[in-house]
Amino acid sequence: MRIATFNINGIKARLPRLIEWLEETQPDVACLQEIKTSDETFPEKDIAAAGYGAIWHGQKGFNGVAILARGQMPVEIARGLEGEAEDEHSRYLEADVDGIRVASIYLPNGNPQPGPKFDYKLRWMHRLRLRAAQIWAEEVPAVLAGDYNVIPQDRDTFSVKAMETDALMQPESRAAYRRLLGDGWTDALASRHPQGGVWTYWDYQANSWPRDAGFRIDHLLLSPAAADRLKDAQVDKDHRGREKASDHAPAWVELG
DNA sequence: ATGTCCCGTCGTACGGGA
Repeated sequence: MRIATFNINGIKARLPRLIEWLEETQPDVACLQEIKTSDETFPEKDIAAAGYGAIWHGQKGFNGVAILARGQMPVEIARGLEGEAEDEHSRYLEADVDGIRVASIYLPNGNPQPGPKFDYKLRWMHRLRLRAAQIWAEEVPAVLAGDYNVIPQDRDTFSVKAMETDALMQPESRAAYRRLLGDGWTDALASRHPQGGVWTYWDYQANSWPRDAGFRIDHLLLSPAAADRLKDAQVDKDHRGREKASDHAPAWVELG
């Protein structure tokens, strides 16, 4: 069973690329982020025609997450994180597919830092950790997949210096991510590629893609029952190089 | 400091967000 995460940076602008990726790689589950569309304009029919059931948590213009399942409908478990009633960003969606708990996560970017956006990022990470603990207590195989907007370690960026003041790499961001790992969650890409140098994001600016100036911010965290089944974890890097590509590449895990 | 792309709009250029 292959579970993928893909920040598509606008599902309407990216629809041909998304359908192409689904048809070429046939993931069993696809967690999408930054769909940037309201619920009413989500392209449900196009995705169904590609063979996928879908649930989504949209928002006009910004953010927005979805979960797609090949040949079936994801069973929705949760929508949004608890703990901050005034938070109206659509950044979290959780479902069951074939006995696996799956979350699609779009963690706040947090720039510029310091500032209110960075504070919101850290609060959101705390709320995510609380939800992760609840899932953990259910002892289900679980995959928390998405754009975490955190560069976990120095080996996860083309340049520490270029990113040193960025919210993605601040000690507080890294510590919050590390706490999740400390709770027992397995970073699938890191576990399969411990040497680092695996990127999931290349900025549109500064000629980043041609010079491979990327970093790793899209992560799949596995509960113990899922980690026991981990066969492979990779990035569909070639999809970043196509016409009208997202600035992220899809990342995925294969579970046995 | 800049670059580039997507979104929505008192729209056909611009600001917000990344």
